[in-house]
Formats: sequence, structure tokens, C-alpha cells
Amino acid sequence: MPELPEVETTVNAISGILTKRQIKFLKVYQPKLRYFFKSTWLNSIVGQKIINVKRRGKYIIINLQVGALIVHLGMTGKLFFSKPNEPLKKHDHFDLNVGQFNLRYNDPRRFGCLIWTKSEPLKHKLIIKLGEEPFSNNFTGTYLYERRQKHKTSIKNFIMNNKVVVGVGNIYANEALFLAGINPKTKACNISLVRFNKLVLCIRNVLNQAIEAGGTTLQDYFSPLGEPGYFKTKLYVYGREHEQCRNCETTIKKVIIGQRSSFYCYHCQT
DNA sequence: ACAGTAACCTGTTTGC
DNA sequence: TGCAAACAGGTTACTG
Repeated sequence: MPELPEVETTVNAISGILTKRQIKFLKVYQPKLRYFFKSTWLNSIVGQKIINVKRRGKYIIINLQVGALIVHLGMTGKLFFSKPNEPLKKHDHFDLNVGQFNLRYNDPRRFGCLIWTKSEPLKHKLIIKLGEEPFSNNFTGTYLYERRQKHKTSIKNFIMNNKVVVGVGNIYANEALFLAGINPKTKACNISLVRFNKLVLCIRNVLNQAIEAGGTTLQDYFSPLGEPGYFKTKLYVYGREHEQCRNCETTIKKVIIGQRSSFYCYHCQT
């Protein structure tokens, strides 16, 4: 499920309810997620008041009076409110309870995580090395242009590298490169400043649209039908191998770049 | 210090 | 229908 828009939507959905409430209990049913949850942390967590809920990259940071919880949704993680005594379903891994509200985590592939850190979460080793936020004023074409020289890799790998910019996953990397008219296989070091300027705008554009659709997705998620739509109708290239380009009717190609499926139109993207 | 690959894990889709 | 292989939204650890 989650690329940055999904995480953003999740944070918006939970922060209003969790903020200022006290953690009544935290039950961890499966400590073995991407990182092991140490049961000794529980003493430091339970009873604390939640100060706020923030996002950094795709990490969800739940700031407490002392330290913070850091949650990542991995590939398949979902956070949602359940009844406190709702029977556990398969792959439900923890409950964070603040009284009448109970935040539950479900993650079939267990690539997500829940950890507690005593000190400033933004200085945690998972967080501190992250690159620019895509909506930050520091994320500019010039920023990408200046960093490009070190990177002989493809532009697609470059923008998916979270030490460069966070929040651009496989789907939106494909879509942003289509909008920018850049072939995903082009080496990052060969891209001009003008094209980087455009790419920055396209990345923001794609993420913004998805954040809007993400709200819808989350509502759908709670509905009995359940399945998120991923606003598939809006996708230009992702998952559209053998279909026609929406601009020029050229057949969309699929190639593997950095072990990830990559889709592009060789006519529109050069 | 960087590029490329393997690994973490389960569910779903695809192909024989 | 059954079974195996391929593949999936992320990220890090390792190797060269």
C-alpha cells in the first residue's frame, strides 16, 4: 500500500485522535517485524502522553513526553482504528490503545516496523540520513543537479534513493518520469538543470494528486468493500505494459531497473 | 563512496 | 484443478 501519499493520509487520520491522549496499553503480538520490538521498551511507553504525530519520509513518528515511537508500513502495513477487544485477524501485529480508541497494525509481509527510541527521533539512525522532503523548499532542480554527478545510476534509481529525496516509490517514480518526459534508464549524471527543474515539479504534482486520492483510498479502506483503488485510472504508465500511451498511442514498455518493474513510453520519454 | 544484488516475508497472479 | 514460479507498494546489508 504505502508510498508517501498513503503515509501522509494515515498520519492525518490518526494524529487528531492520538494527540494529547495517554497510552493505556501497547500489546505487541508479533515483535519480529523488520526490526525486533524489545519488550523492555514497554515500561518506557505505557502511561506516556502522546505529544503529536509527524511524518518524515515514509516513517511515522509518534512523539511521546519522553522519546518517540517510530512506525514504518513497509510494503503491506496498515494502521487503522479497531474496537479495543476486536478479535485479532491474521497478521495483526500490535495494538496501541489510548482508551476508547485503539490503533491496530496489520502487515502480511512484515516489512514494516515499530520501535521506540529514547532520544530525538529525527536523529535516529534510520531517520537522520534521509534526503530532502519532496515539498521542502530545499528540494529543487538545482539540488538534484548538484547531487547528480556522484550518481552514475539511472535517473529512476536516483529519485527512488531516499538519501536523495524521500517518498518517491516505484509507482510515482514511473509516473513522475513520464510527466517529465524523461526515459527512466537515462543516467542521472547526464540530465540537465532544466530537466531537473521540470522533474521536481512533476514529482510534486504526482504526489499531490495521490494525496488527494489517498483520502478517498483511506475511506474506501474502511468501507465493507475494502479494496483501495490506487486511483488506477489516473496512472499514465505504471502497470500498463502493452497498453497504449495516453498521449501518443505508442505501446508502453516494461523493463527492469534496479530489480523493480519500470514502465515508460519510448516516444514521449527520451 | 557508490552500484548492484540479495534478503527480509506472505499473498496473489500467472503459466504449465 | 493443482502446483510451482514469478511478482508485489520498501529498505537495508552485503559484495565488489
